[in-house]
Amino acid sequence: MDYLEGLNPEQKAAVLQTKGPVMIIAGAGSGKTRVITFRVAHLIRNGVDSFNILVLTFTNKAAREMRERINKMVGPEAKNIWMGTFHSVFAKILRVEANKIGYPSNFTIYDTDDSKSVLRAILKEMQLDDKLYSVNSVLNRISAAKSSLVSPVDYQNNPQIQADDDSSKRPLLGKIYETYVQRCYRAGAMDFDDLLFKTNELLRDHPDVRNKYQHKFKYIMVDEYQDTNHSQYKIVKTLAAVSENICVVGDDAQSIYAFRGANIQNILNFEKDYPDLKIFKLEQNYRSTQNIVNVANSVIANNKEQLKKHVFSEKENGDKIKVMRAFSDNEEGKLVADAIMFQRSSNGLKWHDFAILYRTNAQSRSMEEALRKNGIPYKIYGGLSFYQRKEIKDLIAYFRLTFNPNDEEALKRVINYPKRGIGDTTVDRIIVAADKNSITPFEVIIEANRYVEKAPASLFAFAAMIQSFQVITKNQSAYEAALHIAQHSGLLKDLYEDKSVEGLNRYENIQELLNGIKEFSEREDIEEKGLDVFMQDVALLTNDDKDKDKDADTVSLMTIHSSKGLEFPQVHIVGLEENLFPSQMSLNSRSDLEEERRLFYVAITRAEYKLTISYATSRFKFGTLISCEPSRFLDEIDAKYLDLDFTAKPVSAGGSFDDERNAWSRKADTFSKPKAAAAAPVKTTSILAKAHVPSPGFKPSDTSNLQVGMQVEHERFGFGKVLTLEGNKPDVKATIFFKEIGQKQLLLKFAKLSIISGVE
DNA sequence: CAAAAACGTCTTTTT
DNA sequence: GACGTTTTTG
Repeated sequence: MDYLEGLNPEQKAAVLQTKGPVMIIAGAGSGKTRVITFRVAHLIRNGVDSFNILVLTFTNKAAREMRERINKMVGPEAKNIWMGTFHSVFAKILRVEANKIGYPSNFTIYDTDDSKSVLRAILKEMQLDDKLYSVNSVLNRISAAKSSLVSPVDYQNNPQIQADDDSSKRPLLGKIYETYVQRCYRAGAMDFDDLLFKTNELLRDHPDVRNKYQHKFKYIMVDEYQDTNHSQYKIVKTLAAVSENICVVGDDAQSIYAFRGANIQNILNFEKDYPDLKIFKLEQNYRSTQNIVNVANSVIANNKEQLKKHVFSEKENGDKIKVMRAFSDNEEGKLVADAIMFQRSSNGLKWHDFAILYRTNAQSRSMEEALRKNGIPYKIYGGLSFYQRKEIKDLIAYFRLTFNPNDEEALKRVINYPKRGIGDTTVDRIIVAADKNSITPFEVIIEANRYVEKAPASLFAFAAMIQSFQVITKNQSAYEAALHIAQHSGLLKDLYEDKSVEGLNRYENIQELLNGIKEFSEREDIEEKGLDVFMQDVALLTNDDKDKDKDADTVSLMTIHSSKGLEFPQVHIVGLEENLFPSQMSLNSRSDLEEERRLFYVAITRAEYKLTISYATSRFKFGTLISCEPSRFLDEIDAKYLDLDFTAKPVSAGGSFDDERNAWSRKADTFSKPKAAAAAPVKTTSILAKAHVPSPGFKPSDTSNLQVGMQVEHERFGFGKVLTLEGNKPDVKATIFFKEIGQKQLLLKFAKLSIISGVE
């Protein structure tokens, strides 16, 4: 048992209690991951078959890291453990069992953009007021329903829900929900919430399947249990019903995802579900100094709903928490950048010892600007992930369509990209015909002559192309197939021809995706390596996946949400202002405000030994300057832990920030206006826009007799040669190859062209 | 058809 | 202020 040395008594007890229901309340920095990995390793060393272990996490990253650590302890056995996010594990199971619930096993996973696009189409068809029925609010409502396991029928039969919707003047939400579900089903697609919702249906309605997995997963562990929603709770409860070897790990104080359906009651009430529950509390924080832990405790003490625990640190007291005030968001950036430069040089630190945490992504801009001005290298985490980029989604849409031609969102995305002469009118006709005949749009396209008036030939060519891709993917490796599709769809060529900086970037991104698929093709640890297998996980991948420059020496910038689970020697929390942190949206209810406070708690506990908090008395919001008051959270910290570092006269120790609020918000205007003007960024004009200077005496010619092969000059595009002419009299369309710009299509009745010479 | 201008939305967080 | 969508313009 020597491998259990190095665990403290509580950690060790939690690891050794492998039987029966267990709850581990793990305070911030208390070695939670360590306990989970040791516990799994301990199970395997004691003869538990690794195939019988299920570990559920919230991010791919957490799963990957845990697997690596377990691998180090028990060797290759680790790869047999079922370990992953809820979404990825149950997507895998759903593919195996798909036929039981009437889905194809190659079902598409719709991401949020796809879901929104489906909803936009439905709302448009129903001709609903898009103010009242905004796509976001409708999707949130549907997502909340699914996360609570409320089906469209339940939804429409529930008087409480109907009353809510009536009072918000949106009585048709139930109908929209129903249509949305039908559309997804028709397209052979599941959205994120469906992966959990359908898993519940599967387990509920198919006793044989339920029984199979209940016996397969003899040991279940759930990380970040405080962030589970009802749907996830129900899956876990069902799967654990036979063995009851269920271990959940979490910290109610770090529950920060209620806004997307997480139910903190799952952890608060866990004991009610399992009366013989064994509870372990990990209360010693190994990460932070006493001051930091004390501040965190003093903040969280303001929350009513929480499990009792006492987190403590035995490290040194450490520095007090520094509070900085700035007059504007830009000045805040400057103060933070200066502080980081000072700390680094006086303490011999690396850039990667620092993190800047903020409430909203929008705040990163002023921080970035200041870091850039000072030449500080930084990396922004979160934001747009690689897989959310347009060009990546376009290529993936071709893949999706190849494996599931019913995938309507993929179809709409690529049917006329790159341009192949299938206009919106044709697409609309296809969709109308599909609805009318209760078939899928792709089936309409295959037999377009039967269903669509004036079906253009390009439509058949498109269908044939997709069908040829289907053959290719059957016979070739993932990489060969992907490359073939990228080339023959015309997408690669289209991007290659775009010589702008962004275009170059997009081309490189596609190359990167292809390289990633190539690596996948060459992996030796998996047997099935077709493009279809690669595609199964792709919708669930997120940005933290491709961190090749992980050990690059940069300052980290991220939202507090994405900082959960991480730690940094020195942390800056910025934007501690009312209506920003706590967010304005959270001020209406006690529970929302408590969630904001837990968010602040998470932010504080990221720091190892130095924490700096800052706020600005004015900042830009929606492009206009507003004045801000210091956050109420600052008042909640006992002043004895604080070091108020104001350039102006500090408030008296123990005093409230309230005096500050009024005094400084008045002055804010005086100070920030000239600053804002001075900081106005120099706009860089597009280099490509005006590349060509027209010849002196340039004047447009009469182009009614323009011929293929003529040399022409265009005011902006420069010199070029006419390649083709098509269309009838007034609407003649010319394809012209311009030397500097490349190929362009122009309508002659508008374009100002000067004929230089005739046909050569 | 394609570029520019005008307009509108976003700001809470993400598997 | 940034981005995406729609409208106007040549």
